[in-house]
Amino acid sequence: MAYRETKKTRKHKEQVHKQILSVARAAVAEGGFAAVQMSSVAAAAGLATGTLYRHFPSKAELLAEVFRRVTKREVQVMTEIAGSDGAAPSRLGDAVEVFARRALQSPVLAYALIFEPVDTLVDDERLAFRRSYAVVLGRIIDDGIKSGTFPAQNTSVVANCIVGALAEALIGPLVDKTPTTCREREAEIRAIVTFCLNAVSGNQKGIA
Amino acid sequence: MAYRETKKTRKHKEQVHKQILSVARAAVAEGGFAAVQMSSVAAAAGLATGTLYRHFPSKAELLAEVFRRVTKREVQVMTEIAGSDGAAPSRLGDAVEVFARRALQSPVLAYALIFEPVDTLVDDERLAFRRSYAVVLGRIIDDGIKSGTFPAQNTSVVANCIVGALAEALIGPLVDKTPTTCREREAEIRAIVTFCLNAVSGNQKGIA
DNA sequence: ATTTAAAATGAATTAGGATTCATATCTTGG
DNA sequence: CCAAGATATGAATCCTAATTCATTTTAAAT
Repeated sequence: MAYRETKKTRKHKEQVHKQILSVARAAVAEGGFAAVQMSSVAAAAGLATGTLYRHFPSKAELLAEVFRRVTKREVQVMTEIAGSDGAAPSRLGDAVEVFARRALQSPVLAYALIFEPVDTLVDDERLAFRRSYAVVLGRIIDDGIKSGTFPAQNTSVVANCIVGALAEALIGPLVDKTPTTCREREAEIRAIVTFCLNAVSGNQKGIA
Repeated sequence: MAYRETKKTRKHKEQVHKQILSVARAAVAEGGFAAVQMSSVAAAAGLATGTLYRHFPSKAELLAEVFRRVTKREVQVMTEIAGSDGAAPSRLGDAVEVFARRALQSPVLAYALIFEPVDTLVDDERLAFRRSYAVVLGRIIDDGIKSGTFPAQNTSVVANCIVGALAEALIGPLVDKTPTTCREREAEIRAIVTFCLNAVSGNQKGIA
């Protein structure tokens, strides 16, 4: 009798879905979550505002989905590094460095992912994101402890500290918006990596 | 002819001003900045909403003032520690420990000061707050470098990293809202202090 | 007691963007 | 081409607090 879902329609629907996500993602990368407005996203995607709501139940869900997608990629990259072979210190250094490098590459996006508060949904995702990072780092550290390269330590606290150190060190310059040179950035990355490696390898356990 | 400002009226005005700040501060400590509503503050202070606006030009300014006050105290505490005599590692350890301890004492307030985004005014204050902290820590580290206790390093980056590590490590548990025991908290504080001391004292500079 | 002006009141206004929904436009199978 | 149902549209509606302001109350000085 009438209209059935068809390969063609399904495909189109998916296209639009993707298109919306892509536009929203671009908006976040451009100005952070705060800069995303449903009407702007719709306009940029060549759709009417209402149309967004037939793909996403709410703005919050749309943003959460954007967050999830971007984040997934980041964690994958990190996970790969963690799983590569090589000594724990080298892997840890790589992981930290890659994190730093990627964040400095898209600073607004990095800020949005790491800090910018939005709403409960996204905040939950952010929490999960940070935890994922900490878990990946924690695995490397555990490996190092097992193999005797690192001294015994409270892995999860240490992993969280590293995530925080990274976040803070990277966000500071972002906010200062002093247009740092490439050379300065490299020096900063090296300082951060050193900081983290020292923290994990150190032998000051007795002091505290 | 009429109404002049008088000792009595001025005193009263100050009282109300203080009262508003106090109520607002309590609201922040209770539920973060997001939980503050002008009408609630007014009600809690026994005033009409409009009255708040004769003491503060806007909600943003009120919150910024609350932030400034709380923050000032924290930085003072930290500055005292930094200025005390004793070896750099011991002072650094104390500073980190005190920060951690105070934050765990009033977790919601700590979250609000360290993370919660509000508006431009407060965010600027937060930036200044973090920078103050980093500056204080940086001084200790510089002392340590001068006296040969710590190896040479990029003081400002390292100081930022410490602030971040502290923030992250302290906020994580807050959000998890697992009711940690006192013992666990102590262990965590120790882990954080160790982490920071290791990071600053480490000798892995060549690795990165 | 009265005048003058500050201070307080709180209901009404405002603002800005998310969300809805009646209407119009497509798609599909017959 | 038609009927039936899915989709798309975007102007109108809703929501939520901050902010305003006409009115009332209070304090000071004469």
